[in-house]
Amino acid sequence: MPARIEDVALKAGVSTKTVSRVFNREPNVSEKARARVEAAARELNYRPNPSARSLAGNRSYLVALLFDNPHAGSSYVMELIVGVLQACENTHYNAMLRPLDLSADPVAAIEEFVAQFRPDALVLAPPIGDDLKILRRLDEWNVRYSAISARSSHARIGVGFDERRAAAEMVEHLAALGHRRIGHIAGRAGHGARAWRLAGYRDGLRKAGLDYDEAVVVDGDFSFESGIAAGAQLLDLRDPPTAIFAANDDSACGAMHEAFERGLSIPRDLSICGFDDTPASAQVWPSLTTVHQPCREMGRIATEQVLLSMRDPGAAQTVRISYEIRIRGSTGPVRAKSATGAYRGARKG
Amino acid sequence: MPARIEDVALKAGVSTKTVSRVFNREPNVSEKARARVEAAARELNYRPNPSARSLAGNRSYLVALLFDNPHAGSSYVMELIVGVLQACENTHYNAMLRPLDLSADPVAAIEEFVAQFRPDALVLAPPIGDDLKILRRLDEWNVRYSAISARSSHARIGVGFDERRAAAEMVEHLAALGHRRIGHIAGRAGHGARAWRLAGYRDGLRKAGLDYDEAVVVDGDFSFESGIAAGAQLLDLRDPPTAIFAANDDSACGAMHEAFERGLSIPRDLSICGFDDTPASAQVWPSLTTVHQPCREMGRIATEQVLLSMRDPGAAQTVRISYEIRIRGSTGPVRAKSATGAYRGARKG
DNA sequence: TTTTCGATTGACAGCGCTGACAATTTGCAG
DNA sequence: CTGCAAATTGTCAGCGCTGTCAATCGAAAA
Repeated sequence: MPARIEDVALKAGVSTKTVSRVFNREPNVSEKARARVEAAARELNYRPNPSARSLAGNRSYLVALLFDNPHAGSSYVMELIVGVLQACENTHYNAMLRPLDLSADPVAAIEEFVAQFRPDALVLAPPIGDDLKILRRLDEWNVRYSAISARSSHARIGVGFDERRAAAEMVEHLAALGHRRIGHIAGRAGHGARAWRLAGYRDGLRKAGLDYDEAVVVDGDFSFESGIAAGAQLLDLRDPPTAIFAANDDSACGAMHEAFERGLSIPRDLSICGFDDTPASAQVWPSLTTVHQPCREMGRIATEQVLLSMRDPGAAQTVRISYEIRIRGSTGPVRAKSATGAYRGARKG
Repeated sequence: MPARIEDVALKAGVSTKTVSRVFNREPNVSEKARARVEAAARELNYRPNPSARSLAGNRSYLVALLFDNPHAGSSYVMELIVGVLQACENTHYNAMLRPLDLSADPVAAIEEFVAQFRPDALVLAPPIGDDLKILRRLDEWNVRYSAISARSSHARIGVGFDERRAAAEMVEHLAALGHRRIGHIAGRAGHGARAWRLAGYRDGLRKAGLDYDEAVVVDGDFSFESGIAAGAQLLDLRDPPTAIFAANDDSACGAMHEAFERGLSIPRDLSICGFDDTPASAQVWPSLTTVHQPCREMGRIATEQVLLSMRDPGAAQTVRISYEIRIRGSTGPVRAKSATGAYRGARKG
């Protein structure tokens, strides 16, 4: 049987309340008392019972990371989690995970979840923080939350970076390599990331003095498969782009796949770049030029902020962090163009 | 304020204990009582308070997944987690995550963790289930656990599949393509997976009537970088292999990278296959021939078994599941050999 | 009808902690 | 010293539930 607070109090010669104060870092404990309590606790190998503490304190000490179910299994979410766990270290808080089916009724699912587990705070992985219906309901229920990479400014607390500027820089990088016809594979509708990256794409074109041509902007949904389809669509054009900026790495890899299937060489015949810096982006060959976003740090910061908001509402905010363009092997100088349509139909697998 | 068990009891006209029985699926509750309780609970939108339940029942209703810290962020672990979460659904159990630093003192870390959070059960991700020191301590402390892909049979409860046979099949596949010199990139020392896959490699060679040559077996540690190094080592040989079986996909991708850097074509000049079927393995080009292991299912089963063992010790066991060889583009028929050492030094990046 | 015994139900203490608030001590000006 | 406010410490109820065990019920047996 583990030691209880009473045992510690007895051994330290103080009341249980004083022990409680020490363990909860409450003020108004003399150094002497604190020392005696700490010594006694160490000796008895005492750890507060989380359930008792939750019950008495009417808090769960739980932070839940909500994410889109289809992303379950992705290393992006896993990185976020690790960040959340880091933020919980040395606090009394604990992390929980909740995959959500956004195509069903996420509001109901969240309500059910909150009712059942009573988390003290939520961390919303994208694109959940973009759903105003959800945010408003959370406000109504008075549930604290922090949003990761949310487009809307409705979420007061969270973390993000300037995806639009990053996307623009990526396009400028391509333009600097001499590319004049740069395609874009857009993200999934409803994701803030889609809008931001598309806007950044246009910014980048503008800065490079290039015209926006919707013929070379095709829809995707962030998946590898959608990247294959989008890549095919772009390469089938009469006047295909010489470079493709995909809204994320998975779809960039899909486009790369399609290009290889057609016997193209990358980056000789086609430059491709992505966004996110997933593990796969470094493992493909040539490795993918992309935007590195520090997911783990983002998970950590989002959690820290929401925990901060519990101690000191008003102190917490949306933190803007920095990203990094990682230029790797998949982008290179544009080549003198071969005959129009030369790519079409070659070795299509 | 959410409804309490007392409110439900009052509304249903029964004692709180009867409500408790209904919610804990205890026997000896009449159909009538059950129906009334369920109706009342529904009406009041009642959910048992997890903390109160834990405190009174002296259980945490927590299952923790322990994994090796360096794997944090990998999709493998994430898939396991999703499986663990699936198993917890519709139970009162909840999943927790715990990255562990195996290079430090994992026994102490686990002890600390168990003391603090008091999980009712642990699920051990590889290679934790291979560490007898840890398992014996858990037995001492009387902590239930379930091991995923543990080599040792010390863990009575868990899940795994015949990695050795899968590896052998992979090698036989290569042999069937005409390869006579098949290299192996081994896994990290201490991982059961290393031993199993290496043994399977030898089995496969034997079945194909090929001799084992330690010159084409090089060490790796399951990382992409180690795959690059190992690939370089193999391709630098005077008589390099025409096919490489890597102990996992990351190192296989590394070897592929190295081959491409040398201007080789895959699978024309070199066949490569891996193990695990990570997301990246499908995204590289050509996509990787590999062994698919159903991680999510493994996480789920490992959890189910350990939860089962709480209700009915003796019923739980180590479940052996099936795998699948996924033959994709990275393996192909062997070619007539070019001049010895022809690969060496070409375009080394 | 009465008895018996298993099935069902309930009463109540107490799990280990914290919140509210009361009591006590301390520090310091008067 | 005394008085008083601030700092420190303690008391105790109660958080919402389950374990234990006693009470009650119902149906088959006598």
